[in-house]
Amino acid sequence: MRMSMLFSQTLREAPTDAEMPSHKLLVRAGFIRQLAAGIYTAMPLAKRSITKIENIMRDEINAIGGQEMTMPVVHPAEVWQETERWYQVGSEMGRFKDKNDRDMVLAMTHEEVVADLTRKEIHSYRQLPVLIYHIQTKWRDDPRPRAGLIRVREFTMKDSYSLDADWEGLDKQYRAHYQAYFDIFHRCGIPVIAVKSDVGMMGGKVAHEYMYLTPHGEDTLLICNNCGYAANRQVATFKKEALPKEEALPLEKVATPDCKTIAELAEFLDIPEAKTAKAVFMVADIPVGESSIQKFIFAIVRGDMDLNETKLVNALQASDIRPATEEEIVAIGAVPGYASPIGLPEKSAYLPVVTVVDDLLTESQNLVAGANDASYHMLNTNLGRDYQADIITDLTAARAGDACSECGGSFREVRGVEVGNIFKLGTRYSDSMGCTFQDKDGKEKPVIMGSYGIGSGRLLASVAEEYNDEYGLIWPITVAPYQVHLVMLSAKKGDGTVEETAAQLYQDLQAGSVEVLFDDRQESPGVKFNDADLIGLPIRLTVGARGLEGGNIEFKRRDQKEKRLISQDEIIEAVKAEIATLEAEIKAEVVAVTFDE
RNA sequence: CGGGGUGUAGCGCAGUUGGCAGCGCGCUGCGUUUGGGACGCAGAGGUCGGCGGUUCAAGUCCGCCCACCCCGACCA
Repeated sequence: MRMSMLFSQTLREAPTDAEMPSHKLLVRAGFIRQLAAGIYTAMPLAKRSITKIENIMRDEINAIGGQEMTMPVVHPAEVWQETERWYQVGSEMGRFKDKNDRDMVLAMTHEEVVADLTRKEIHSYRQLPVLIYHIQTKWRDDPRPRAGLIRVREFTMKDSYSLDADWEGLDKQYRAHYQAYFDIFHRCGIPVIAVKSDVGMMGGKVAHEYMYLTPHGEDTLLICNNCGYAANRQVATFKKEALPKEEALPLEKVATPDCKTIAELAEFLDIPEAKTAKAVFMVADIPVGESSIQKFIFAIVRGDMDLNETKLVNALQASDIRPATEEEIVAIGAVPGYASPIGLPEKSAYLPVVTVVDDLLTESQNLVAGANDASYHMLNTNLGRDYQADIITDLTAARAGDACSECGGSFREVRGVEVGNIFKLGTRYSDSMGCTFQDKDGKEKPVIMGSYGIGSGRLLASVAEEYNDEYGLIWPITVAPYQVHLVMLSAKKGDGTVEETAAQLYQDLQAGSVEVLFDDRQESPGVKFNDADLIGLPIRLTVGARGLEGGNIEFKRRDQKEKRLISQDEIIEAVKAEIATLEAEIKAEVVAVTFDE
């Protein structure tokens, strides 16, 4: 490609609204342009890189038996109603009506379509197992798109779906993806770790997320310094340390003026925060058939700990949850700042109340809790004696320093970007949409499903985030839009040798199957070198009068400082050899990993 | 959805007590330059985010709305 013809230009300054390095650089280097919040155009350079990423994904998924297809972006609401996700998913789902006033859905993912195909196409165990995939546009109306291509509303995703006759088959396909995903990320040059994750709206049983670790990431992970256990904070479990067991003491009401927070309360009473109970009030939507009912949730954790809302949502099987307003707290008969499960009215006229208590409180005696009376707390409250729980479960958010639930080691917190995920869906969709097959034994059984996704734009942004310096991007050879940046430094008063040599080299490289971006523009050397650094192709060749005097072309790797002169006769072979070296460096990263259930 | 911020030329920004809409980069033409974002001359480019109000007069003051960004909530 001649740069004089390339549709995109570099920018000297990034738009102010870009913050992350990958976002700034992808915009400045002319890879992407924003159309609206979370909606981007991939310009030609980005499109070439994305195509390379997608071809790596095709390669790896084909290798584990995947068959590529394309499923629609627009779905009729009916299939989403069958699985009830039409009701469970909120404003994140793009809905519209067609001209006949039928409800339609913009695809957020394709389980429904796969399940519809499965029930129509799969009848016998002889047709299983199956692995199908596609690379398709999705729409998720994220409440807060951000960070350039990291978190967008419209995006392209490679997602595969496995269909099996039994759970062993699912395990096999799941493990195949587990390895294939590592291989995909490693071939793109980015380091990732796999962590246990929440299944979220996908439903199902087991899930892993692939996290690219970066301080700019939006997910918080907990990693054990000892055994390497890693989990998203949403699901991370840890060993809670109970205080020494005590005899239950009698309940006692004490005045605690101006103690609306746990910290104030602990200081006022001169007790550790661990000797208090923290009440958090939420309002949850609990799905019931095609509609849902609201419930007031009284969540209680030990005072020195934080509530993990994901765990709460899962315990309640809620579709949505939000903090309760002061008015709602008052309406159920509690007192904000001094609220408590003790002394609540038996039945609230406002909303049904569900009390959910962290399991640690079964081993915690004589905690201080609110008295449901302004400026008063209760001493020596005890679960079971003074109040009852509707649900007792793990509700607490793990934090840095907490003890690993596997080995007791200490957690550290890191930030990461989720670049892929794999889910064991099981029969979540088969059951609701009637995907059955006849097994060997003649019985009708549900198809066992799995789903596996990687966003290609997010992956591109993650690669850009991992590889850059103060001058610009530094693409790995496997993802670079072109392999070579050929810079022509011409002078008007020259005899045309530089132009001729550069144009010939451009032809020869292409004839040798090298991908070249040829900077043939009439620009000063500084502009060209800066643009080459900014765009960040792996190899730069410079053709200038200075080098040509000795019959040489200047050769430089973007990730190295040194330049060297190579004779014109040898330059093509030298470039090919360097490309092979760069590819070998990447290939060395692709290694077998152990499956960590 | 809560909190904070920003909207003035393609990009980055200035615009004072309300009184001619500006600067740098980029862009167009001509000329000079050519190994790390060159220089001269001449140009083009604006519903000052939108609507309404106050005023002789609004980029500037007031109200409402919209868009975009950041933190949180939420989320693949």
